[in-house]
Amino acid sequence: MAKIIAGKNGSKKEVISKTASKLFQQKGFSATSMRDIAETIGVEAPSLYNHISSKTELLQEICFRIANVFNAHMLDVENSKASLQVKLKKLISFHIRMIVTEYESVYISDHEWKHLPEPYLSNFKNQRKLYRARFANLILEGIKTNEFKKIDPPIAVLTILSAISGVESWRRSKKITDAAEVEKNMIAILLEGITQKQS
Amino acid sequence: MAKIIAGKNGSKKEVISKTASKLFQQKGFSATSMRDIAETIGVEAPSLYNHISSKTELLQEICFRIANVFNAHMLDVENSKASLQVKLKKLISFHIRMIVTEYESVYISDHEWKHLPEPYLSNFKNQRKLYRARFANLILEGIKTNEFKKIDPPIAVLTILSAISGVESWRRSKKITDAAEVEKNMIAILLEGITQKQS
DNA sequence: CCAAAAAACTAATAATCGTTAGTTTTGTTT
DNA sequence: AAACAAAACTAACGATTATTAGTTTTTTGG
Repeated sequence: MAKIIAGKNGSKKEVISKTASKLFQQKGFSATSMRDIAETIGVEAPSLYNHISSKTELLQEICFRIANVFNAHMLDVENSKASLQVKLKKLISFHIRMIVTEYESVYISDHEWKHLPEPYLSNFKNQRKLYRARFANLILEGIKTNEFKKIDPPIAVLTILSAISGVESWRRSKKITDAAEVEKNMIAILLEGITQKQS
Repeated sequence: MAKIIAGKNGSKKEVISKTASKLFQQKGFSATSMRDIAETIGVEAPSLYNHISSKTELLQEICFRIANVFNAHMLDVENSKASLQVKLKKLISFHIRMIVTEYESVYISDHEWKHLPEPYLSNFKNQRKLYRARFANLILEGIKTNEFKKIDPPIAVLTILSAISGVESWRRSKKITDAAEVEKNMIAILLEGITQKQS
């Protein structure tokens, strides 16, 4: 009856993927059925299989697309000639902007990856590990050049990435004015801390 | 055949709850079946219903138990006579220690609460909101007394709580030495920031 | 306008889900 | 040992799951 209408910018498969992203984020991957996705689009569940091959394929494409974007950006930052502090700011800023522009996908890549089937699961976990190692290495360099304090780099990475991922939960309850405000405050807290410097 | 063996410190129901917590954390609530829980204990699924009334009851008890613990601690901190900075440290420290000692339950309370049925879902979300408001108020007071910088309190709360919840993901891949080390570093980063103060 | 391809449909699969009913086994108390 | 309660079991329920097969409708291209 109803047909999947491809938006101006997006094939039919991308319509399915976008819808799946929304539902995976709202209800979780396991709690989202193919019928849920189909109903949201306005189509019967088996019709989806004319465009995709499986439910997990949807999850895979979301997770690895986001991973690739972050890996590519990390390479950019690494190759740039900025100071370590600027590099760190760039990374934090990019993460926040990604959450703002691609909320659902980033959320899924952060929280639903554990439902990936092997061998994709191991691959994904490995990429994640590697990304954090590169992040930690950047902080380590900053400590060496005395730009950063002598903190444990892995813990710093953990703290920064987790803090950023919290913006996801804000994004829904949008009490706070705009993304730039969040970015400014968060960078200030992470880089300069909360307590007042005694003058 | 096999019987649910109640550990020294825990009724049979608590054995089920502990097992469920482990599986809910590992696989997610929706992806965990009653048969999974039963098999882990070494019993048939219907036997569980001699001790519990439903699967969601398990989730409810986990989520609200953790919520109560945090609410009680918040009250303690509010009533204490310490400085705002010490109060903030107390809160951060307590969160990290809770994650260390009650990893699975805290994780579930943080990530699986969305599967709570109404009216428990609304109740839980409300408690969460209230807790954060109390946390934000604490920071606001600190800004007034000039102990803290002029940052947006809700964003600060978001940043702190998210950063802390990242310890959950560390807890599994325990590369880092011990909890005290994580706590020390994380408090240092959040309170004093990453960048070196220019002397 | 007709043919071919794309994409929808209905019907059905086997598997698994949480849970109930009814029965048997186990443990405790008198 | 007899009686009673607790807790296990088997069998089955109706619902839902992802997915396949086969068919019909719709869209596209010449």
